[in-house]
Amino acid sequence: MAEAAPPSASAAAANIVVVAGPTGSGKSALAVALAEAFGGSVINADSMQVYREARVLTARPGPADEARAPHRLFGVLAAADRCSAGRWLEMAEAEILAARVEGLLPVVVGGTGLYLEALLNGLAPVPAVPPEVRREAERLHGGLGGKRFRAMLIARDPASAKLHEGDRQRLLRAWEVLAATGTPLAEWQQRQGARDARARSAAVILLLPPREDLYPALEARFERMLEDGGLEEARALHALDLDPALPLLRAVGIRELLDHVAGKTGFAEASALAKQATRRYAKRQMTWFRHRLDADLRIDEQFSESLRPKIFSFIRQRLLTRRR
RNA sequence: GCCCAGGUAGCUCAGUUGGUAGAGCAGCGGACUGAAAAUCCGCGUGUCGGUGGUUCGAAUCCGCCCCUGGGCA
Repeated sequence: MAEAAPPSASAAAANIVVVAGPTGSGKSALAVALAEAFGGSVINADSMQVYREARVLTARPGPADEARAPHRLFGVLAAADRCSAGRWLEMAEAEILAARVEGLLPVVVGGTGLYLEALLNGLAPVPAVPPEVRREAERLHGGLGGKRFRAMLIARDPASAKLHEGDRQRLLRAWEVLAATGTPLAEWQQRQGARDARARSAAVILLLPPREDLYPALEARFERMLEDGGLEEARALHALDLDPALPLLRAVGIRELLDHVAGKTGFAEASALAKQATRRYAKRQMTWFRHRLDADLRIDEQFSESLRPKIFSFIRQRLLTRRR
């Protein structure tokens, strides 16, 4: 049956490459290699590497990498700033467009599943929620407690029954969207379907190394971060005296080191906690990618030079040929 | 060589007068639509050192053996 595929069903050849994988899987190295070889621009899809003040602790690519290919959306926001899936998506769309204008292949790389999903499948067109509505949500939640807050929310938005009473973050989001727009979040998501039918033609590569390789590598990487000035970076962040609720300050490793710098924990303890948090984070990423990311090429090992031929020929093919 | 004290989950250890085992930590599975490196939910994963014996029944009692730590030589 090598005929019958209706031509209308075939999507265009890939015009963007996505590299996903847990922290420490070598995706950054792969992304630079691809960008260098195919004339691309590396676009960051990592929610923490967007912040300027933590190059070491967020494992951001260094000058040597940046010399090999253009890097975009790395370190573009201040630590005091707050990124978000929506904000990132807007920036990423702009960078993808800019790359194309320059004739560069966009190579989007990152471990933030939500961002990649937003890029590949779109985001519900919810208008921005005013900060005072968010504050009102926090006030209400603080007064009622999770259980009653959830019950109150379900009365107005039955779909939010899927949220657990302890999941403050999602409860707040559901409430604020309803309060600010009068429309439940689930309904916004349904509207998206109609508006957002255009699927991106991306070639998605997923790196999924076995844990017995990944965990030791993560531990070694954390040690290297400390040698490379990670602790000093944490001290500098601490000196900025920022709101501890800011996204960057809650990042894996940073949170633990800040506790240490503030005198709340010993160094050895902070370091052990940071390593553990990193492992748990990698595990969560793998869960997301395994279940939610529709990869075109999945590699069950860390990126290394020996994988080049395999990955490169896959990309070469996907850049030229149409998808079924 | 002798005398003690131990050998139970990946680690540290509980385990009451015998009823095939449970905590902490580690770990594992999962969810996820603008804080996502976030937030949340769920799960003991075990030849109880080995081997004979006593018993209806042994992680628990007895014998022998092996291993570890300490002491005496």
